[in-house]
Amino acid sequence: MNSVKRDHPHVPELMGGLLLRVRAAFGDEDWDGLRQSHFRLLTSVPDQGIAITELAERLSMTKQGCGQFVAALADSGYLHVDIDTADRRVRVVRRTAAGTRMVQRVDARVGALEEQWAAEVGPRRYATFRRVLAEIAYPDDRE
Amino acid sequence: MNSVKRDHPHVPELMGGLLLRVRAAFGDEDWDGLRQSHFRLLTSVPDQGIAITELAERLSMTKQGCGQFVAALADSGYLHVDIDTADRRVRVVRRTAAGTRMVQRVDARVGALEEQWAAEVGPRRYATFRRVLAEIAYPDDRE
DNA sequence: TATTGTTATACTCTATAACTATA
DNA sequence: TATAGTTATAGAGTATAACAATA
Repeated sequence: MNSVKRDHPHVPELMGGLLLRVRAAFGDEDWDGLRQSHFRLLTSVPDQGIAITELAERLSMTKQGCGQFVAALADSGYLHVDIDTADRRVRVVRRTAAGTRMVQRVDARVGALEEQWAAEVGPRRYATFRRVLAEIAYPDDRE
Repeated sequence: MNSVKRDHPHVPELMGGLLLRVRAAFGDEDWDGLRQSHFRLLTSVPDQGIAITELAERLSMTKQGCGQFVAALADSGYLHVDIDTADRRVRVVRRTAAGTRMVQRVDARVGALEEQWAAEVGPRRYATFRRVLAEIAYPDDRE
């Protein structure tokens, strides 16, 4: 029989829908030309700085792609890049003060979104959602 | 102070991680050259067929992009396209038998993944996760 | 020799504009 | 005139290969 019966949409499909909702929330506002991809990288730079190769690994992207984003964010003044004095092959990426302010602004915006979601479904259920998501997304992170 | 303190990763970040896990699960196997984007479209074609413009709206994509994917999936033999006899501007997209088999195979693979996740975090917690995700992804769908 | 990072290149996905064919 | 769909084009994001600089 050439038909399909599914009782509910798949989780990947639902996540796609939620990511569209996030994008819509950000799309209304002015973010100085930065996009989600930039935020993802910018918010992953630790306070003490990080090498490009290690940053790429954390983000599951190639060092080539990572290097391109770092260069763009450095041009925009949100990151700066130094040569590591101990190993001059390594470039140490750090946030500028503007980069830190931007991260804080993104954190606040996403935090507000999540508070809204928590209000929609109830804080307890939202907390469970969030914890389960973290566990299945990164199953190796035992706490 | 040029530092950032966050108590936990953001939900969009976690969803990105989980989608990478899904991609990795599919990446190991042979799917006849089809990718997630093809599955998303193929699984959204209802049994009775659908016009390209309406399919595009459902998927929140442009009719141009939708038309390209439909053409590719028709070339591969998973969809076929008829001219609507009532309105000859309209193309009606339907799954072929091979298309239906592929949807069933994808459904089974995603279902197995979700069962694995449910086993990892417990079926009750997973059910809550899934229900909350559906509610915040599509808040207008009152049941 | 191995590793860090860059340059060059290509492919996927998405978006817009201009067009056609039907209504 | 309005709508369904296509063609053309460009940009964002990601991946691989080849390379340069340093260890």
